[in-house]
Amino acid sequence: MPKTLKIATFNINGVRARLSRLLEWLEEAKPDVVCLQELKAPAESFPEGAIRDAGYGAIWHGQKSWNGVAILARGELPIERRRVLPGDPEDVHSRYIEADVRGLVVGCLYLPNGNPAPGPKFDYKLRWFDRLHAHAGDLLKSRAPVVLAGDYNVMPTDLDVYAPERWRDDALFRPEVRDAYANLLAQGWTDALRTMHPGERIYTFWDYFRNAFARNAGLRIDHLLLSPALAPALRAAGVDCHARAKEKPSDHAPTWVTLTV
DNA sequence: ATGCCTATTATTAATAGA
Repeated sequence: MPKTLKIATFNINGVRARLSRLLEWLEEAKPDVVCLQELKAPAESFPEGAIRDAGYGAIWHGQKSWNGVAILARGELPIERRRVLPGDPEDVHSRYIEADVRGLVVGCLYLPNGNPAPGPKFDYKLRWFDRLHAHAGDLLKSRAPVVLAGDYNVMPTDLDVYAPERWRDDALFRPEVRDAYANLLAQGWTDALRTMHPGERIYTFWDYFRNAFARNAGLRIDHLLLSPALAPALRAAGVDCHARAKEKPSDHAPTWVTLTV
């Protein structure tokens, strides 16, 4: 019997400061699976109880002050597959977690920002992208239904930026990172939002500065990539922009797909 | 070229974000 699954990614920008925003969005949007980024909390401070009371099982990889990723599943506990992106034992940032959930493999990622570019942070971003490319290739070889969802910190094309010229030299838009994203897609991944809405201006992030949300000065940097096994199941995709208009919001909005599996 | 705004951490200023 086919059923519909709603999978979302949401850079929460502080899971403690944003807990009420998260809970009200879960209640309203009722996603089946949620990938969270930027928990900005050590593991022991993750609000597991409140999230469980909202009906979601969770696994998370926390870190003091920065980064941090989690996977939530409605009515069940995601089965963790890994909590590190392979390829660099020296990398201690909590930026990747992966689980089996609802018959899918779900990878939740928070790609490094990379500014200022050029520089060591940009180099780290490019190396992280290389490691993601390698791991994503391994996932494809398994032929499993996979979703790679998260904050990629990349605007793939000019259509994904409110003012492309102002962002040319930024670590989120430089040719190196756009090429890296294109090379990832070329493995066979489907960018769900862009596939469902070709030619449309869609943003997932608006700066806190300069009244950016009211001016719709946004960026599309949160992406859901579907493996070939899963791409035919894609039914709808969107961004819950209204969440960005609330009191004390994250600077990102929840971004989601529905799949018939 | 830089600040704007925000969360976190450590003590009212620094850091990182994008």
